[in-house]
Amino acid sequence: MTQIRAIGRPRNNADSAATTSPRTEIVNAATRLFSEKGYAQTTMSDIARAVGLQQSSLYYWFRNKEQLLGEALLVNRAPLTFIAEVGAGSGSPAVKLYRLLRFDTIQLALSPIDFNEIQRIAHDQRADFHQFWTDYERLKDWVADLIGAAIAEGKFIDCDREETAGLLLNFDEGAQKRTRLHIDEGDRVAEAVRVAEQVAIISVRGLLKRPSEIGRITSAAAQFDDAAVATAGFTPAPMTPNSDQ
Amino acid sequence: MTQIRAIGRPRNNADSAATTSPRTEIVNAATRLFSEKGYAQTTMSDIARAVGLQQSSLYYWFRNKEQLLGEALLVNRAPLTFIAEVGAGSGSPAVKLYRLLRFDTIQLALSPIDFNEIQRIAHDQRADFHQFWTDYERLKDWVADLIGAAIAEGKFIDCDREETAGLLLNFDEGAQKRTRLHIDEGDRVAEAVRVAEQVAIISVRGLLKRPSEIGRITSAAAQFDDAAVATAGFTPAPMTPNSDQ
DNA sequence: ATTATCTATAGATCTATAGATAATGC
DNA sequence: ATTATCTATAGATCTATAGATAATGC
Repeated sequence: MTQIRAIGRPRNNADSAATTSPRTEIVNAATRLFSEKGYAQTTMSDIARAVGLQQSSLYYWFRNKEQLLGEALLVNRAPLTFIAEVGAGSGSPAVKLYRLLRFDTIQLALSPIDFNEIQRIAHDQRADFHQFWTDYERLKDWVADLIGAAIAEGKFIDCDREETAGLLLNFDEGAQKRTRLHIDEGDRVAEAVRVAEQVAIISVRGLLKRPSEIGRITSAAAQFDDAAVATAGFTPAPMTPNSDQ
Repeated sequence: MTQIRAIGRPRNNADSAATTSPRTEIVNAATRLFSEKGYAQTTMSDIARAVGLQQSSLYYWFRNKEQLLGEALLVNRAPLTFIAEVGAGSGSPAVKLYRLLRFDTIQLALSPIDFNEIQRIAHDQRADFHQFWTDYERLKDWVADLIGAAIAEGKFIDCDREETAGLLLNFDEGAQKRTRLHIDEGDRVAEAVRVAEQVAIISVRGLLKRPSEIGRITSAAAQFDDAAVATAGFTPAPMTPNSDQ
């Protein structure tokens, strides 16, 4: 918590002793509002009001609303590192798949922006969200590979790896609403973990030849993941102002 | 296909020999556009253009944009009758659950409007969408009861009925995107059925104590459902103009 | 002088209303 | 006379830009 020096004209509304840079402050507020009201329904004025600035002052830091969205999305980008870690680690494919699904659901549930809306925007503006789709494909490939490995081992029933991988991710995406819509801020995390585990259990169990193995799988996974949730947090956005305008 | 008499001032753009009433024409166009672009992103001008009217002419038929959305949603309301039919019919709880999930996923996938967006709007405007949430709760109760019955029979593993019911519906809602986003109009129906069956299989299998029973369940369900998809169609909207303005 | 804000506003939409107009029906 | 459209526009936003202003830094 470095004390930020108050260079520049002060804000009219100077109630909060700002703890981060204005840029970060704005991204955080925008992220929260996009999440609550949706991107299209959130105006620059809403965001400005939330941080005690005038609407036009946002344009000192961001070229436009889309750039702000772009940076809000960056905050959610971390799971791929976890995926790589899980993939490289030890454990059977079924255990890895369980861990992946569980983590993905938690991450979606705790993400400040509803994934369904991100996906819609990313779909409409494919060009601007190239990275988003690349990441999504890589995630799906990981899941498909794990399913394939488990089938090869004779642990999973036979099914279309790609199709099933897509479906399991859709399950995660469907389930994330659960935590988002119904739960008050308080125990969001605990609830997300609970839901995520049930999603992962039903999913993996639905593919296992011998579902009785699910107990061994979950307890093997538990050895890895106890500390993982805590690290799923925040990637700070770059601090440069919108200088090139 | 009754020939519609052309009372009133003719449209500037009179290319199409309108086959339904203007009101229905507008609802259909609005439904399609809401589905493609989302509610907030669809303007009254977009809808008007799609039916060859001027933007302001829509207000002869509809008081405002929200009323238009309301009627677009009515089109999608039919599954509850199917649910009642399944519930009252014969078959084990597991078979009924399988049928319900399969049908729900198909219906969501073929529905012209993305359920996730309907749900968001309904959530934001709880007062206007009371009926929506009532229906949703009833659907969830049916699913929970079926799960409870299957547990009582000793067929399903023990789990929280309500929570699991919610989750299974979330799976359906997640999976519907699959057909919506990726598939070109052509074989939407066949694809929706295929996806829906996989969703239902994984879901039910994930709950069965003895998953080997899934084959018997799917073939029992197949006896019922072959004709059901065809009936899932269109409920015509009321034909009265917006006379009380 | 530089920085970070402010006020004011142009320009672009978008919804909804007012009132005119071109058909048919009687 | 009634119906279903049209044209025109008021009023409400919302994004983004221009230029003024109030701090600190040197």
